[in-house]
Amino acid sequence: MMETEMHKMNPSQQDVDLIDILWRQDIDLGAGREVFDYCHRQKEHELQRQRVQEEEKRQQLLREQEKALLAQLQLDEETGEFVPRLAPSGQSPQSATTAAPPQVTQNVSFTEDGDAMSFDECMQLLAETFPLVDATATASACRDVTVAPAPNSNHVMMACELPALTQPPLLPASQPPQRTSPDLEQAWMELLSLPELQQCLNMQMKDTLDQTGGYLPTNTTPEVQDPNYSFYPLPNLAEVASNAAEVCPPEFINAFEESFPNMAPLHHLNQMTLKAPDLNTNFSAATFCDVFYPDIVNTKVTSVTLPCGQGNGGNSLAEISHKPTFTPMELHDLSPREAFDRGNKTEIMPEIPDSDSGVSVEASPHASSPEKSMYGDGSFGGYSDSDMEEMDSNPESAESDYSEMFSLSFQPDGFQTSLSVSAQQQDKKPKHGKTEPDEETGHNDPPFTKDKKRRRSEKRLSRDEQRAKALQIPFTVDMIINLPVDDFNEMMSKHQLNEAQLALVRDIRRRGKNKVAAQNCRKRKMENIVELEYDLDSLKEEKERLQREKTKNYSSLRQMKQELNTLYLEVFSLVRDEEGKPYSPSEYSLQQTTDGTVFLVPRIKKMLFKKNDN
DNA sequence: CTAATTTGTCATAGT
DNA sequence: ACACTATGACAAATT
Repeated sequence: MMETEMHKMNPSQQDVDLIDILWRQDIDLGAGREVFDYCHRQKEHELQRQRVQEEEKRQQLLREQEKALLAQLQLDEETGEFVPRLAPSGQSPQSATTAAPPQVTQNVSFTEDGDAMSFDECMQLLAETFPLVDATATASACRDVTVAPAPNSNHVMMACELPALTQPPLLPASQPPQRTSPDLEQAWMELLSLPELQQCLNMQMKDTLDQTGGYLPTNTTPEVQDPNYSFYPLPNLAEVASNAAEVCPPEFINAFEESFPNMAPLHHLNQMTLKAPDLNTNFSAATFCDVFYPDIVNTKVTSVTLPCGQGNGGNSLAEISHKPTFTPMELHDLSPREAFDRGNKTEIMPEIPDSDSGVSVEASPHASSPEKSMYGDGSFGGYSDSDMEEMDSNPESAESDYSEMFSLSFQPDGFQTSLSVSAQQQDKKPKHGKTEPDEETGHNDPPFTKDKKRRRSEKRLSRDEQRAKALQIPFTVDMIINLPVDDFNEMMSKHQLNEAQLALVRDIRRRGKNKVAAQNCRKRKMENIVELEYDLDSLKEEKERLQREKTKNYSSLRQMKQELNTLYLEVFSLVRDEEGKPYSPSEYSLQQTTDGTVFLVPRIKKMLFKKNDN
């Protein structure tokens, strides 16, 4: 009876969100299309061709998701180096996710009964109301004689017998709502294993590296460059990548490589780390803005390598570019594990008295839509609740989209961890300067403003995410909740968590699962209500139909009796005694035996029999 | 600001 | 025993 309806709607919502976001980005990015050089356009065409081929091969869902990924890659290219391709306008961004209106099964179970009842009823009526024959007397006095009209009656009954009331089920048997999550996961895995896609990824990677190599040493000023050809973010990305590689703990990298043995480790690591910035609204928004609105940028920045992010010193990308590498200390800080350990030592726990297991209490007042993001920036020091709430409305919103996407796609915790780490690092950099840049970048970025606002409201951290962040839990909430028990235990065993953290993790898992269960339960309840309403309507209709039928049958029966009566009188009037006189209907009646013989039975006799019987 | 609705959480029972 | 799901009830959050 257990419904193993896991991963239910959350993934599907995420899916929709993601695709929606990517789609919008595609549209936004389309504006800058002509900005790019021939080489890029060539790749673009290749991508286009690949995409067309893929479209022919794959079913709709996979296709959509695939496009989303491609779009993402192109977006990557955009921020990093490539040109986004205008998404076909006809293409619907939504995925075929959740299914089917609530199905309703209709149970029509009473047709037989209905017929039987009407038959009995008819028989009874016939017997009782037959005008010329005393049914009671007949039944008792003439045991061996059956009522003449019996065969006739049967026939009539057959004739007026109702057509079968059975009604074909209006709808197929109800099925559990489709689960999209596994599909999505599989789709992503398939996508990532696509040769074309890998080729594409590698190609882009190579390109990135090449350009980076050419660009880095000289540190060309923007004025020299074609304003339309802007790939200034590249050095940053490259640095980010390399930094990520340096920072990323070996186990993460290993896990990562295990996940994708067929890809060059360095390449995919770089790709992943390069991708991360896309999620950073701050980064991408600023970059796009600069690309598409160079004038705006120029008014503010004169000769800076990175026009974006000006205005808040330390956290801008420009700043990062001037600070190519992290000091050992910074790297140390960036290590999530280290941050985590540090969190353990400093113990911010008092700030977040939490967990219902005795350790935790509902402390943080904020809740938000379910299953938000990866636990992206757990490596920052301890934040108070208010700090976190402030952060909520800020930079990691877009990033969490992205992380979320991956957390959905890749269950292996090693891989996920590495992803989250790189995301953390990406996130960390802009924040290093202790101010939050996204406000600045956000407001000079018209095309994204609406997006950001929307996302901001969508992406506030859930309570558990806040708690996890506060306690420096080194896993994402998604992982904690959705990992199978074995994987979960394995993951837990890999980290040393203190009591409070363990309790919190357990609570998060319990709450997360229960939250999903509640969602399913409510969904099911609603479906049941809908189904019952539908059944009710059907039954009402059925009842009306049966009423009409009953009325019809009743009138039909009356007519038959009338005819039978007429016939009986006619036959009786033809019977003559020895003297040729007709029998009196009050003294005699006609009775028919089972073998068809008809007798003339005196009514007095019948009465005598009746008396004897009594 | 209030009312209605939605969502998250807890307790508990059942699988 | 444990992990999990289902669900009613309550409260917080959202509309």
